[in-house]
Amino acid sequence: MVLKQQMENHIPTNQEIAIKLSRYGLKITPQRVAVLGALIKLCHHPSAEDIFREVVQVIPGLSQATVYNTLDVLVQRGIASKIATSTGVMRYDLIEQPHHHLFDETNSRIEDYYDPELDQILKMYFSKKKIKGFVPLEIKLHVIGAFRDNVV
Amino acid sequence: MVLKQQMENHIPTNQEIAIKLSRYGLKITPQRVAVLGALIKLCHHPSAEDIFREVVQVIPGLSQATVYNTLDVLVQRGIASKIATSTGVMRYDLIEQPHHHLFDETNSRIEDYYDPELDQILKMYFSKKKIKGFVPLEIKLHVIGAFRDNVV
DNA sequence: TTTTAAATTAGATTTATTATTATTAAAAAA
DNA sequence: TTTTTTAATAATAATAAATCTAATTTAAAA
Ligand SMILES: [Mn+2]
Ligand SMILES: [Mn+2]
Ligand SMILES: [Zn+2]
Ligand SMILES: [Zn+2]
Repeated sequence: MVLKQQMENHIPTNQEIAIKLSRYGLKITPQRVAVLGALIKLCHHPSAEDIFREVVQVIPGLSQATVYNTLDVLVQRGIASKIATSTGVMRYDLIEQPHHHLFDETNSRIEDYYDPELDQILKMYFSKKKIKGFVPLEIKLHVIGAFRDNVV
Repeated sequence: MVLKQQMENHIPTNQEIAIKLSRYGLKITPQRVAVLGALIKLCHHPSAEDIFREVVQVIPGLSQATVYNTLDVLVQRGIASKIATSTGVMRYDLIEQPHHHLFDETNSRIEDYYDPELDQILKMYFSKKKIKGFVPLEIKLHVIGAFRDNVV
């Protein structure tokens, strides 16, 4: 059995990233490949600035605007999503499978939470309970709390 | 039977608002009374600017900083909460009973959603399912979708 | 009434993000 | 391959929400 950790942490090559961009009808540029690569690498919901700092090391002339433009494009195409935070700084998230988020506001940490059982429960609930005058498209749990390392 | 609508829409007097402020150990000022009053009146999750526009009509010399300061104080004391939105503008919410939110991103509309049955389901789920290394404090559903007036 | 700690104000400042536009480069067409 | 077209990027300016600063005012305790 392969550990989940190892499976998720497969680092795609630039080639593979480029293919992903074309699959979504996007022009391949070194900037886009690097930004998407950084979004994959910095897997814990980086800000635009986090991504800029990472990518500018490889592409020294990089403009901040390009990072914002590219992230916008990725969000538009459904490759990434944007998370609004209580500090007013946006964070970005690769969309692989839908998942919920755990927020620790003391250290701005955001982690994924996924449990098919929970989704089943929510699906059941919302299929039964109709909301008057509202068509739900996406149901996300925001769990605010505290990460406690050393505590199971 | 009194309609839920009518019960909720009772507009408190400045006197009542002032009492609420003192109960939370806050100094009573005309600015604070008016800001909290506006937060109650503009019941659909106003922004700081929405509140400023409302209150400056009554207190012409009002400073924007006072609105931000007051809202911060209300959030700190647990009277109000702050909602981060996808546009980067914060919205404010009077805390009466805990509830979830319906977001329509096409028109920035945010509405409350409350169903004790749902909370019971979530409570059950999280009491059974422990999240490793994370202590949850607040569980909120963010339902993104579209309000459809004229559609039930 | 006097005192004092806290609140308010005006304005400057910060900072994430967006807009503008000239330049450059990707990839389609010839 | 070369040309052409279209879109992306870079540099920089602009925007706007929110925060900070410091002088002034005020609420309420003494
Ligand atoms: Mn949220
Ligand atoms: Mn901003
Ligand atoms: Zn995520
Ligand atoms: Zn609400």
